[in-house]
Amino acid sequence: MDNRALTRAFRLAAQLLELHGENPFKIRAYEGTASALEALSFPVADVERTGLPDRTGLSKTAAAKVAEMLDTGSFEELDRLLATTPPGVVELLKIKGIGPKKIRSLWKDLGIEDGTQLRAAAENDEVSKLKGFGQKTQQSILDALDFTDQSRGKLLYPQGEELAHELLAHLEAAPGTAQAAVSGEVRRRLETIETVLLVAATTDAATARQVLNGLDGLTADPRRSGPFAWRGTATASGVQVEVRLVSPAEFVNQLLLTSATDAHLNGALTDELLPGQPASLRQWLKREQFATETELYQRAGLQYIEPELREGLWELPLARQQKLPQLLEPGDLRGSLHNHSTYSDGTHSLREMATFLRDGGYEYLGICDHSQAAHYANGLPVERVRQQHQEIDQLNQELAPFRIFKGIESDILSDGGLDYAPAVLETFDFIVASVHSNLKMDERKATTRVLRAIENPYTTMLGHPTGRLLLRREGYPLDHKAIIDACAKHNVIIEINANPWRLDLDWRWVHYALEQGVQLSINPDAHHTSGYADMRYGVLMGRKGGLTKATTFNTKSVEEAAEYFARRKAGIKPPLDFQDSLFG
DNA sequence: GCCGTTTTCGGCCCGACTGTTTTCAGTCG
Repeated sequence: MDNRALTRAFRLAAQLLELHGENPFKIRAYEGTASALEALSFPVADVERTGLPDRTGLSKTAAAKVAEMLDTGSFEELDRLLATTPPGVVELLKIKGIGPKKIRSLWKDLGIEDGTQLRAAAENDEVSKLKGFGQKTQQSILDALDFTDQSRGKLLYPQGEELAHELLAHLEAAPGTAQAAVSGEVRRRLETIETVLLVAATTDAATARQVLNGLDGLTADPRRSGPFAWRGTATASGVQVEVRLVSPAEFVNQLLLTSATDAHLNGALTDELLPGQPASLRQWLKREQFATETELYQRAGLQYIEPELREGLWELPLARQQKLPQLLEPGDLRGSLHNHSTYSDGTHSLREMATFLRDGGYEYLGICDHSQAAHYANGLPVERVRQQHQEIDQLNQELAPFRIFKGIESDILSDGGLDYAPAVLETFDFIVASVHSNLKMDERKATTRVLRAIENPYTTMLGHPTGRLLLRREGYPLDHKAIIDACAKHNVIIEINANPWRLDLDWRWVHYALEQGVQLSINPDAHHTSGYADMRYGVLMGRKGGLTKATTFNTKSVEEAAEYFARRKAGIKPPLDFQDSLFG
């Protein structure tokens, strides 16, 4: 059991205590335990049980519960709370916008025990009549229920990829399998996965089906399955699973058919067709069996198209002209910008964050702790900014040629302003501007707000443009075109936040951003040394939009990045002019 | 529940925002 699972258990216990109306200070104690576990930079499971209180700083009783969790997967108090709460009510805790107190009221006053009953009550206008509720709360509950319904049975990309590879290993081991591959949405690298799809070439489809039927964690759906396709769901997540079973000769064709959208398969191949010439990739696939994917594209007169580009958006015309970009590779990245340390809400110290990245072969770290308005995330008052800069100067001497750039993730305030006075802003090498508060603006307001931040000469980079949390929270609505155009005009880099929950800028806008000449940066937003690995997901999303080494900011060498930051800073006009125009 | 101690119980606590109120509770990051 890892620290995250432990943290989740104690946070759940705290929420359940609140749901049951127990002592607020007891609740706070459990939350404190959760936060303490979250902040630990080593795996608690590795610690000797007797040394737990000393190593973790937890009280004896909390440490005992942690030990119980590690040994049994739960602890008595949590079991008791779960036993006395209907499972459907526990589920309601996941809904954004209502917390334990409101759920308690729905449960105790209206007898609501799950999401279905909650929806019915809201639709019958019963919820708005409860004390402390009103029309707006009722509507936001309905909206949130809609969002959870849409998210049900979907996985984030990394979870989908993991499941796909587990299944792949089972299929490859099955007798009769000649070849198997992950296809579908996972192969196309979609940010969320509805169906995990694999293709297996087998001489013994019956055995392959038996293997799948016998797998723990899968529920077969015989009604939707047939001789050439096994269909079902992953029991835990409810995500759809589909395995196409084909003869070895059909393998490549099936892989091609399942790893592209209809738009890609049906798109026109030429402007003028010769008689009898296939008009689309699908027609080629109907006519011939291919031994490799490259062969199909060659026969169709196209440059080879990587699976992640097979969306039917802009890749076919470019492939016709042999002008597809050489896509970014993870190995092209030479530094990592936008990361957190213990100065704000990160788990690892500045030194740990730096040396880990250096030892991983990177040339530079951009540290961007939260700015002062982000109290919840321990944002940095001016004094702590100065402290951090001193430490960075020391570390830079010690760790050279590795370099730490002085960054900040400045909150974009409600009026679009940045979170420090110009005199402070100018002490940073670069500034990532992100929205973290007041997320419910309409599109016009939200866009104006972000535009102001982009126009601010101190803004080097726009952080997670929409604030979305995939499968959890819609981003605020934004006029992407206006935002990207402004970034082009004001020479602001846009981040592809590589955290699997965010993947924001959305890959669908990457191509447009590149057309406008905007540079993108693959930023992990790491709060822990393990977070750097997320950069891979950012690379995958960038590739979907046609991102290349040349158009990615953090493929620059440390010297190039330093020079860019310096040059950009030198171009900033005197701060007073700007203040006048912003607030005048 | 936890901490700290003038040792056995009193105090513990982020601030902004929203939607509900008519002075504040709940939620969020």
